[in-house]
Amino acid sequence: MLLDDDPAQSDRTRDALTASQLYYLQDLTMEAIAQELHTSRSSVSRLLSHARATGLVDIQIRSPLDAPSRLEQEIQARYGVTAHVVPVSDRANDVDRLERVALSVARILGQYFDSNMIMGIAWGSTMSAISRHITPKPTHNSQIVQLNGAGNMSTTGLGYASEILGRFGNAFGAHVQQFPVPAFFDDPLTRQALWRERSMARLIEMQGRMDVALFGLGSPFSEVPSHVYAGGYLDPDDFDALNRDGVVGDVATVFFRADGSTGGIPLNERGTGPDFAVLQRTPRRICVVSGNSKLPSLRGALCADLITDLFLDEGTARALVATP
Amino acid sequence: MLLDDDPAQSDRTRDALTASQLYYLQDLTMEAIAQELHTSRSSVSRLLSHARATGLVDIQIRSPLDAPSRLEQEIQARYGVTAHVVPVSDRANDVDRLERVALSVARILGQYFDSNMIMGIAWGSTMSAISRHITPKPTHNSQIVQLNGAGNMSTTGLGYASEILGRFGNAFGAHVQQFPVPAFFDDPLTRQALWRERSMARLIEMQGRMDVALFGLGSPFSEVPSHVYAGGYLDPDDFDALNRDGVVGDVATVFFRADGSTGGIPLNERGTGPDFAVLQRTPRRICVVSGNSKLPSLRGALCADLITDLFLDEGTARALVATP
DNA sequence: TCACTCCTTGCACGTATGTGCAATCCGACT
DNA sequence: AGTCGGATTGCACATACGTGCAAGGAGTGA
Repeated sequence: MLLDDDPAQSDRTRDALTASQLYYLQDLTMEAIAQELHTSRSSVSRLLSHARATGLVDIQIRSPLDAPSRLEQEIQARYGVTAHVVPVSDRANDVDRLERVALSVARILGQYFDSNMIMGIAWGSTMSAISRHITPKPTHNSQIVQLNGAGNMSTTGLGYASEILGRFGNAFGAHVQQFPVPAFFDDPLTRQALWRERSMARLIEMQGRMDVALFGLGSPFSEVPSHVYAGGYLDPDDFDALNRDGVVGDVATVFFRADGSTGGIPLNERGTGPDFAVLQRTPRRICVVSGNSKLPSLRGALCADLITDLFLDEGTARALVATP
Repeated sequence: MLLDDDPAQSDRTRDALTASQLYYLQDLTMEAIAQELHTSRSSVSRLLSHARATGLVDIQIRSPLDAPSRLEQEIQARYGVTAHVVPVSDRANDVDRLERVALSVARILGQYFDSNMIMGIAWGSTMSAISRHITPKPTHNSQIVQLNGAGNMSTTGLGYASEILGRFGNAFGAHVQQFPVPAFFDDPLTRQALWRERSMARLIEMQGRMDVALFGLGSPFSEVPSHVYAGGYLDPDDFDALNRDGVVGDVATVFFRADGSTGGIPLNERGTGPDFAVLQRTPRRICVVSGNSKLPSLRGALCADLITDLFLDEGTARALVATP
């Protein structure tokens, strides 16, 4: 839980609050604050870090009412999505890009999620990176729901995915709905059967009611394969099949082609991600992408109308608009 | 005007935006940002200052949903106003207190004012201090309206007060309505006559529609007399009269007694401030107080139900609740 | 074109801030 | 009571940051 029920923490929080007011609203130096609080300057430094990390201090950047960058305008015009281009040095490698885009998203995610909302989230390296940096924001009666199963041949998936889920839930004080199924069933019939279970039906119903969906993109045939493709969720036969079917990527382990279509891809019959129709009904659909290698996948996702808000690094944004 | 229409400024703003994202969202050092922006570290430092000063970067402090301090709760319970206690060292003098409370208010004022609103503001040392530090916030179609005249025997008041007004208007990109009359007429009839003028009527009508009122408190009989009492607006006879009438303070040059009453105070017939009934109809009435010497005045203003939101320094807050 | 002014830049310096480390405090369990 | 582990503190150092100053640049008017 996020709230400090611990009375010992309460003092710390109160001090952090005071320190923040003195530092950010009155421009005192940490030295001066230390005196007022009867502690050492370094403790004040730590208090302030704590205040920022817990979301007590909230730093927002507001583009002067409009003035989206040329790139953002261009993307808006061509694809009808609100783009947020994250400035990243051109010579940063893909890992850095991912990390920096994720960090930026983590810091402003609170602007999209509030009390009484349901947020669906996928899992994967992008989501993992985001989860590690979210600035907390207290909410009431809100829920985080997992979009797709995460088990594979070797584990039930309750480690990796639930760690991500947990961090989101924790940061927002939200209730977490896990999805304790494998990413792919061996037999489509198992899925059909399980989906009729009331516990599963309830969860899927909840996915249908979500207010925000947050996801990265998978891209099977790129140099940097995403988690799904490296984690033992698929075997070589599956891969070949995807290739034959013309798949360019996936969202929450639902595969799609360059034109955004998902029909006739057998693997989807065994997968556990939400039907794209469900996503399309979600009011806000936030996609986080970094690295040129995900471009084909991104194009497909845009065709499929999966995205309302797109976060991507500058290089990828440029590449996206560089084609006719 | 606040908006950068100047295309030269546009570059600077864009850079400031990028720098802010890199600094506040991605935790890069200024050194690193300097490299990405092909400039020097010190320029980045200046860019970031600029970004904060222009409200491009907005730092908010959110009390964890509730957890108002004991003092704030106590004041809320006893007087029914939302209190915001500004932490200030106990051994700060009155000037420092005023400055620090004003700074705090200036930084968060934007949370109370938005597009399409009308804000009425008084003038005086408190308002002046606030005006010098407001963090800008762009708004549309909003208005700042002066609550009371500011002329006196020696000047028309278009210097001091309009400077304050101007800074508010500038910070919010709001249209400014000045009130070009003296603080007090010599003859009540002059006021009556002038109030019938259409230009004045329009202004007074606008005061009646304001969404926010912002004011400090005057306290005639304290060690630190406020601007009204030191600036040559009143002569010794007036002072004696106020004393006899049991006046403890004023809001926008409208005087009141300890019980909040204003009736039967002759000077009010000649003054130009808004009738308290007008203030009481205003949805949000923000009062800024600092220094124990204003306590009697504050008590009166509370009795008069002039305040919905009260900002005051810690020491004054303690003194306020220290009485039965 | 030149001279003048105002604004911006980078440098250099001093101050302010972040953080590894050892000492200390605190609570818990034996 | 004793002792153990984890968290918190202050110190000291390294780094990051803000700012006066002089140099450079852009614009203006003669």
